[in-house]
Amino acid sequence: MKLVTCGLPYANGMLHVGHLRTYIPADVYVRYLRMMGEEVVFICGSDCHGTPIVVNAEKEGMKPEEFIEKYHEHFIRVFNALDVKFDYFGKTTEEHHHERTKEIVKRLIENGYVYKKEIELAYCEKCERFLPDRYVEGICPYCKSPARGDECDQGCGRHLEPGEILEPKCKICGNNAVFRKQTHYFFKLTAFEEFLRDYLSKLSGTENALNYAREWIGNLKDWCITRNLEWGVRFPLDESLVLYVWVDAPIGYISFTEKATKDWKKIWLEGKAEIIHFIGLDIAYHHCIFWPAMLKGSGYSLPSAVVASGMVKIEGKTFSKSRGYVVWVEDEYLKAGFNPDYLRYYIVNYTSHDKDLNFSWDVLKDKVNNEIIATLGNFLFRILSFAWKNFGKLEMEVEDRVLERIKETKEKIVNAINKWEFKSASDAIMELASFGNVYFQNSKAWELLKSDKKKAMKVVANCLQIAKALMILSYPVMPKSMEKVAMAIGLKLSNCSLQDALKVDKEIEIKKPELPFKKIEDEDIEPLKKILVERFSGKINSEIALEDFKKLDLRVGKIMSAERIKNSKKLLKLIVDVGDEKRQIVAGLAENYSPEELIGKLVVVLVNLKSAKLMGVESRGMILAVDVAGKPILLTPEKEVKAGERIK
RNA sequence: GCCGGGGUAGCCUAGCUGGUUGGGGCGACAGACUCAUAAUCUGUAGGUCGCGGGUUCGAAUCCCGCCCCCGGCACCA
Repeated sequence: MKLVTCGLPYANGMLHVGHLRTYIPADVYVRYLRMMGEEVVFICGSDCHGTPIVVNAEKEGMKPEEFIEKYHEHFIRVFNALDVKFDYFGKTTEEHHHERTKEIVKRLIENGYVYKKEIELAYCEKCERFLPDRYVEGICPYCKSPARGDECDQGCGRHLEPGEILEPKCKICGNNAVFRKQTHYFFKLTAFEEFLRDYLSKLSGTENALNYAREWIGNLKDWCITRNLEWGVRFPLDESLVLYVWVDAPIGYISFTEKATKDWKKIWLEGKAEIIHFIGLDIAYHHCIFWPAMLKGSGYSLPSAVVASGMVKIEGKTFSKSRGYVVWVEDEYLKAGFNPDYLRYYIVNYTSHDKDLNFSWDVLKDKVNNEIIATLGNFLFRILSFAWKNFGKLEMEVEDRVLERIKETKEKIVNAINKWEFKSASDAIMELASFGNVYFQNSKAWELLKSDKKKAMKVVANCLQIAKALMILSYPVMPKSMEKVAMAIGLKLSNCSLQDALKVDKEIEIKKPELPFKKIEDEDIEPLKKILVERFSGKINSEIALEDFKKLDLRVGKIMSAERIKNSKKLLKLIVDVGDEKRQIVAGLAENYSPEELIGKLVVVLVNLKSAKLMGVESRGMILAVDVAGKPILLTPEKEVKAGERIK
């Protein structure tokens, strides 16, 4: 039995192409294993705890529960659309996950791997909370440049211990923070050095992950595993603290397995299964060092392999959300209507799993049109239509050399998959398709048809066997498309094993084949390329549909009252008549308008904007204005109209 | 700085326990064919294998020095 997991996506943002570098190969791997006769459990889930989620939820005026739900549902939607099929896709907010986490932490405590220590933490008196290091800004005590709480990121690059930073400020509200002593709890990672050294020498997986882990091992530090937060798994020894996300997130692998299979104990307690983690290289440390130590310390089974994917680049540029080098899976790829199998093939075939992958729309088009369609799709379609038009039903007599060629391909794939070399596996498929094309071309079956129909049928039978093998062998990479093509020969791929590629039927009846793939045209990718260019240059010029515009409830509003908000230079609290009701809206108008001159003015209001709190004052809606050199200029109707009039 | 990975034709890449003329794919060019989504098939051009030195009968492949690119150097989710 094998358990395959994928790094949990953090429920703090949409999925982009970079994420898929882990999930798609893992899904392909699982599908191949199953077709090789392995029993596999495949799980994943949303990582829902941690400070950024709390902070971002607050920013959007949402509860963390609602906030993560939005992304959790998005993950499920996208994985379904891409045919990444987990046996269970959970959430770390689930009750039983909290229970499992506490149970493991209790075991660590019982076994003496957790100790307490008083440390000094930045505390914001205004926000009334302790600030995680990342939310503190100040001055580096060594080089005096501006720095983050944990690291002098702009100056000398030194790691800063809690309490070292000078002039600490809260990054959330901007006020000065103070240091307060507090007791926190640490995991004794240093106690596992010998164990880890030995473990890592046996751990299997990709070299990139293992190399990193081996480098870090001489340099272990104990981890602070508690945080000052309300959101997360309660720490059993002190209910006012919550566990650090990296404690509970990997435990999701266990708790989700519990949901996926009754055999979970065999996997996680009895060591009767291989545990294979697919991750991005950025979390290799957690999976090769921290996680095995936690498992060892609490008596659970250890992972047998860590498979780390390389980085993703976008149009040759280092991936960066803030700089705009990102491609969103749902809003861009899927919405454009591309076959999900194209992306699956691209990610699996572009380069070795542990090397950098460049995502480019032009390359996508080339690979799809030249490889998937011209080589594979074309062979399948030309054979199926030829067989259907000229024979309808075929007696299957297949030459040994053809079967031999299929067998070679199959073995190549099995070997490659066992080494996580997805590119070699998918290359082998294309080579077989190419072999098919050459064979058919040289046989000149269309001429034989006139001179020797029997011989022609033998040729077609050989090709049909190759076609069938191609469908079976490429099913894990392109499930949707292959299922569609396979209908022409009545083949149910979900029941097939790889071995079936060599099975010769007595006869095959052909139904009218459908084109398996649609080409990608320049027009299809131009808008998407443009989005990237614009995003990189900072413009928001992408076209939206009319429906998108219609989602905006824009109305004329009449300002009934206006007053300044205390301690704010810009903000005014307005009561605005929007027709059916009078609303309180906070607007940043004070620098250009006095409250008095605003009363009675007609303005443009976005009515259905999610409510938010600004300076502690609730705001339901937004007043539209032009921004000229940082100062607002109001928009107002050219003729007198009633308040509440809809803007179209 | 330290550590890891890499630098092979316009682009991507195999080879790297040394040995016949450095493979493959895309693109380019020429031809063939028509069953097929102008798809396919055949052929051609294109390389100082990052730079310099060394070992050897012989090095992309081993050793030394140098240059360049990418990533990591941890509690960041």
